[in-house]
Amino acid sequence: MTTTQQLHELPAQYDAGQTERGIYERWVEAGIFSADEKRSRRNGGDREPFVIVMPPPNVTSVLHMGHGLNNSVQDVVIRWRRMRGDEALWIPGLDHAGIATQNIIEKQLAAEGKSRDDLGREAFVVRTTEFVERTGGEILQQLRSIGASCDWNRTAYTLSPTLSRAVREAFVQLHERGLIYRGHRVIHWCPRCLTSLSDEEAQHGEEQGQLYHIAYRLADSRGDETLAVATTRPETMLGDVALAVHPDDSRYRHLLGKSAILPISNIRIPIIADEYVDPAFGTGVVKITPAHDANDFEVGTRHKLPTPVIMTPEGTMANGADAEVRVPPDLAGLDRFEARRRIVELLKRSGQLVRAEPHQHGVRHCYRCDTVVEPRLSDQWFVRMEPLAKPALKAVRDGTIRILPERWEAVYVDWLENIRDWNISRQLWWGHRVPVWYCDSCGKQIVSRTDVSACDSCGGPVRQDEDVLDTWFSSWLFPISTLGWPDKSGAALVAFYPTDDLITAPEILFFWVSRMIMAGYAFMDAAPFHTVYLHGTVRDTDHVKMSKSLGNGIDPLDVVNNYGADALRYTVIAGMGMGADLILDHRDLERSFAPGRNFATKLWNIGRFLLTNVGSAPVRSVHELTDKDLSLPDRWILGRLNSTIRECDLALGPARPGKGKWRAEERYSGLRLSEYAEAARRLVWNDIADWYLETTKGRIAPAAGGVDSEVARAVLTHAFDTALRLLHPIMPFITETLWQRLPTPIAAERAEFLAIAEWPVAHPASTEEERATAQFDIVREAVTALRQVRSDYAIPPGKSIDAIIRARENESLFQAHDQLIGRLARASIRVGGKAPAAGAAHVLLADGSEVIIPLGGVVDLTKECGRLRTELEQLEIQLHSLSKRLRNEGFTGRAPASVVEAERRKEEDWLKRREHLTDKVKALCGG
RNA sequence: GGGCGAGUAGCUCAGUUGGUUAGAGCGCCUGCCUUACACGCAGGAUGUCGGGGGUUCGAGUCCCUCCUCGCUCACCA
Repeated sequence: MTTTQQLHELPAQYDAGQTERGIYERWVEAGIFSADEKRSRRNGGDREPFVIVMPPPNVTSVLHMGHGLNNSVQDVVIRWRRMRGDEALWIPGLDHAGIATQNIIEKQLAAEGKSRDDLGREAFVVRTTEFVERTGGEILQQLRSIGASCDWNRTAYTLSPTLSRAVREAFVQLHERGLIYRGHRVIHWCPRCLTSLSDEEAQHGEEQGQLYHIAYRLADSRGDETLAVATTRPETMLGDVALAVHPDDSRYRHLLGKSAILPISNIRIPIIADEYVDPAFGTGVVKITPAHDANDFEVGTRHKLPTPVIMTPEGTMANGADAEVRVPPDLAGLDRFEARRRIVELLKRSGQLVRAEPHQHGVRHCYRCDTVVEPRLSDQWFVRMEPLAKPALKAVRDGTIRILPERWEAVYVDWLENIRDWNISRQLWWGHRVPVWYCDSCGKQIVSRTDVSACDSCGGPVRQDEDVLDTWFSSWLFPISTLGWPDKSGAALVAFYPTDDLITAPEILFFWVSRMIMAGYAFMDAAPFHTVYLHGTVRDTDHVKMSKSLGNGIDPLDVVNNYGADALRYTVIAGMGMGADLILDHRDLERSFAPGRNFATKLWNIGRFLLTNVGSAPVRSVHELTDKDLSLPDRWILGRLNSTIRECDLALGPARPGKGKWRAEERYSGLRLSEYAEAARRLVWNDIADWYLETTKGRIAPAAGGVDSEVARAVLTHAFDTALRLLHPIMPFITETLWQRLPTPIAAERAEFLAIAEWPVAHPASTEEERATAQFDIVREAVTALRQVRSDYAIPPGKSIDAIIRARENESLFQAHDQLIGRLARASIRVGGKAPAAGAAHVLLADGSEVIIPLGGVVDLTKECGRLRTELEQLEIQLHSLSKRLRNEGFTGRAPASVVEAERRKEEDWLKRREHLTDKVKALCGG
């Protein structure tokens, strides 16, 4: 392959789309994303497994920036471990997303003027399945386009037959262990989705409402004695079965055992005493509505009160099966909020509304449709959580599992300590059907792993429970079900469980993460992962969470198309402070993503320079080069590579706990992705491109030739090779493209792809390296000073600063220049030396070598070592006599104190100066 | 109401265990198409580190307090 052909492959203008195209397929075809069970050490192989299970995106719609961020982070980690030689496995997946998906299909149907009942359950499921196949396929395609290196052979879907088997197994096992039960109680109900919700799915909100004080007439009382009750939800009063006061409340003790008349319904209800009532709040009298309030239900149970239902599932007023007629005809059928207004009106008219005051109170909303949730009495399936929570709590407490950032551990612990039973049944059609069958003849209830067609006791016909399971009841099994559970001895589960990192957003810490940990212990007796990394949320410039419905979202595919997947990834990774939110401007993609694109362009152009100037013939290996061969810039950049590798390792690792559990000192380190990205960026841009590459220009030019030219080619190639490796996890496409074309040494063992090439290894920093760094820093300082003079005096690029100074064309320039150089090293550096190429800085070093950097003046350090040494010698002499004088009591005794003090200060200054000069001589003159 | 987090350059954010002159990217100003790159190069300006108090030789960093924003949990009707 000739140079021109290669250049032909690297057009002057970097085009992300064209560059990225095709690479992904080559990776997949080569099978490098596929993990092999046999290679896992746990299965007799020779590699450490490293496994990440993807938080499965909902199949409801295509990906948004949150997914872009989440999957970029996961891919960075998994690619890093793959390069480190682990058997890296990233399991991709999709979540059927029960309520969310059903809502979408229902909306589609509504647009067609139909309801789900018009279709019937079976047709509805068929239609939803078709929808899911479309969106699911699209999502997986999107993941590929951002470069996600998943093992696609293991793509999981929560509603697939294999995962459904795991769901049933889990349900049956927990039932057998007495951890799943049928409960009759007040749960959160969404009147729009027409299903029950778990506590987590009913989200808190604050609302400004009214606290209504209502007068209940006392029964059997002469006159119009009343009892005032405060409520925020007057519509529920029709379901009141009692009034409650605190047993110690002396104001009401005389009323205990008596009755009140429920307004509107005109029903007698008892006045009871219960500790639950807070005498200090409102009037100290609480209306008890057991069917429509969780607390009231408990009170009602304690007092064996009836539980009349006065609302339909849709949230309209209606008499339940209760014998008493509570909802009058003119209220029946009204929506709950309309009913509230009407009831308040009725009470006002009858004079029973004492007053209404503004009141801020908590209102729960459906997490899927934001409808105000209605507490509702019903029969649901529950998981008893306390026994499951115990090991999950212990795991975080004893360091088996760590959560990053650290502060979430307290949140996690708090939730588990106050865990409540989990309502897992949903009155939906889309999901895993509850694996319970009922026999209508003998009433038997059968919980079964396999479908049941007839009653096993009486042989009678059976019907399956109509409900489906909470979506999270399938996703909480993800780390085990995707690896083949319940087949505990299967190769995948043995090789890859437990997994390593779980990377997700804090929003689903309770929904998903905590429950996965519980499931891990419940079904595998081991934590599912050792690290939980909770990253920030993607927000817009007003710090509002990005969402499609708010119209402030960014489509990751737009970014990929306009800026490239690498730019997208770089942007989110570089912006990923530990646990910090990522702020992006949805109205100005340029502002958010240009830096990533620009960085990719920078890499591209370094690549072009390298291919043009180093050529395509393999360079010498840097390992063959001796110290004698290396110039100062070479030694410097090799040192920089080494320290950057160390920085990256330090920011990323450790990847796993040293001895099974996290030790305190390592527990909260690692996964500092923005630091890793910044270290790699600095190396490429500030070190390689800005300095090292410039120093090679004169050396590898066609005219140069010789050994030094070869050395420069070898070191530059090696430096860029290393940088590409370090950057590959963040920007896989462009680094792979460039790396494939590098003229790496012929002897070098070279992987087929950068994606599986070895991660660079740092060696301990040597004093040699530190010296090179110190020396080169001085060179840089000198060049910068010269540039500053050029800039301050507007010296045109083509003109040599040296010539101007010699000609004394500009006296003030001469002075300024002199001052600057002076500031660098007093008189130790002077302008001069051999005639420079126009616009280049020649820094002549003590050993006779020179560093040439474009855009500067001329600094000759060669002769300055002598001057430096002379100055140092003179200083030593002066210092010697000064110190002697200060130690002479004749002087200190007779001279005024102020003079002695001044001399002391002078000595201090000179000591510092000596130190400074000594360092400089060491750095410049080699000892 | 409880808990947690944040407030550092115009914007988005870094600032490890308190230690020379507080950093980066973007933006801004000046000059440059210097044969890898104008998606670039060189140079430059910009901070009462939210307010107040304290500890210390020394505080962006530790303590107290107040203010302003978030997030999260909560059965006070």
